[in-house]
Amino acid sequence: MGLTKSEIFTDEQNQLSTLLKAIAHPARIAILQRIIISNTCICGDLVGELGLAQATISQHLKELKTAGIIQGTIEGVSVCYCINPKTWKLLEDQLGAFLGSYKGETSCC
Amino acid sequence: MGLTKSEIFTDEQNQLSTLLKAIAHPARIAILQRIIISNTCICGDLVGELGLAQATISQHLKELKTAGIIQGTIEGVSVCYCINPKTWKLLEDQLGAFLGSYKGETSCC
DNA sequence: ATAATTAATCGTAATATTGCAATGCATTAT
DNA sequence: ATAATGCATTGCAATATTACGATTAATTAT
Repeated sequence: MGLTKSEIFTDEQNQLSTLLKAIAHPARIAILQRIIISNTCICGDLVGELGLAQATISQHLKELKTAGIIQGTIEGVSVCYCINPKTWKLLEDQLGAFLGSYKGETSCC
Repeated sequence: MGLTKSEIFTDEQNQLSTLLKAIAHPARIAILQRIIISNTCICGDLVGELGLAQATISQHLKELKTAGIIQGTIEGVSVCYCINPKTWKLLEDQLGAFLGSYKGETSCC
């Protein structure tokens, strides 16, 4: 097995879990934080700053791009990445609804 | 390898990614939603409602418990699970800070 | 005491993820 | 044209995840 049975869940559950999985890695969180701070895009800077090999960074960037969380455009010889505002908002909304649905007044156990 | 190099990231980055990973699965999202709806705790109900085997559900519950997101107490022959308010709040705060740090005014690419 | 019920755990198979060296592919500089 | 630079892709090894049948452990009912 090792294969998630996504067909038994709702589209919303699958979509949210996909987005969450994309950001559920310290390297990808670090990458996103770095992109957000220097709002102006970056790329190979990450390789120098995080302690990971270039191939590894590139792979993490690809995952974030595939999930639609970031977008990249070729800028001469380097590539410029930035947040995809649409997906970011979607994540905020979906996650806000999910987390906000719990009102922790009455804990039972 | 297949082993995350967590030593090169901050505690906050590691903690947030651990929490996110715990909820980044459609089954675990479904479980949490079910727990939240029937605020009163459940357990084996999940096995009937989600289309997963008992062993699988139990494993997902264990992961959520290990991450501190839910807590369970033995209630006679069955086990009662509910949200751990403390961790839930921590997740909301950490995630809110992270997602909120992006102000999507100026997209660059 | 025995049976039934509930859930955790073990063992196993299939698949996914993480990380990197090596290589390939553009684009810019010489 | 050639070299250099920046990134993506490929191939590979190690580890993690997902799922489930079978078993076990504990509690309740008979």
